[in-house]
Amino acid sequence: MTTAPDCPCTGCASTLHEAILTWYDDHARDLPWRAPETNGWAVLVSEIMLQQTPVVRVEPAWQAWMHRWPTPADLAAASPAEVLRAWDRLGYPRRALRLREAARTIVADHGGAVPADEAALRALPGIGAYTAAAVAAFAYGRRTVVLDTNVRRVLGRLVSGMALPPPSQRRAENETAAAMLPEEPERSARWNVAMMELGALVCTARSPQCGQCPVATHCRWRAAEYPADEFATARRTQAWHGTDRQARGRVLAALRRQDELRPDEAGDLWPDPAQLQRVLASLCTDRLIVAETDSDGVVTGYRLPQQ
DNA sequence: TACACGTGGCA
DNA sequence: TTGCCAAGTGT
Repeated sequence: MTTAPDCPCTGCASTLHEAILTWYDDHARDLPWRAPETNGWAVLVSEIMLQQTPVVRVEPAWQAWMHRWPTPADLAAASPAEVLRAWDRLGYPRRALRLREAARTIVADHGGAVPADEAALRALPGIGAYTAAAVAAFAYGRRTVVLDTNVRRVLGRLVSGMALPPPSQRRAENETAAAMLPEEPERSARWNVAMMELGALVCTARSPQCGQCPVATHCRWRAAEYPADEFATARRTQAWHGTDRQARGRVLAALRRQDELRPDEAGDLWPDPAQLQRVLASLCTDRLIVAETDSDGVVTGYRLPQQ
């Protein structure tokens, strides 16, 4: 259970703000989507790419993407096949299709400009609560709660004294974050990115660098001598080897390399024919691939969608 | 509310 | 080698 800060007085909040914002000024990474001349599209592309994918893998992909499709209209004009190939191995390729669909909606409904309003952002495909808040805050300086896995972990430790936050987000976490958000919009946006950066660089999941933390003396987890993760058993991840996800990835990887995949070639990709058929069908359902058929309706091959 | 959804690096 | 983790979203 998340609790309120020990001392919710303005003096304590101000101390935390100053410590973390100063730390951010001195230690923030020089990421291209944070440049002063950034814009809604640059931030949106970065946020979609960063969903479950580490910064080190996103940065070069983001550079190439922004060079090729510098505006939503540019991406809206691209084919799904082009977009999926450019997405390369960032993972979760449905994000690439959703980003393209979002770009098409931005062109059709918003005059080609990424909206600043959170509700309008939320209405776009692939944009949920986190991404809408992040774009509104980081691209447009809006005052809103940005609660990602980094911020949840920092607040969980600092305020609630737990090693890691609950597996699923709780309402109380949002309330805690809202209570700590600076009043002034520009400052609140910097606070959000500073908390994320602190979680990414210092207050990390595996081996937190408490010696480098600007608010270590305020940390309840540290004060409680680092109690273990109480949700560890509920956090077990799905096995990877032999899963549909692995098979889907193998099919997509083949189709990024070659234009067409014949059924016999697909069969060489995966040992279990029934599972392969299920996976091919699910990829078609997800519009990640399309099946080509002859005049008798027999599948002759698979391709990335050309439109 | 759980679960599905890619990929690669690290301990 | 195996499990965990990385700026989540959709169903």
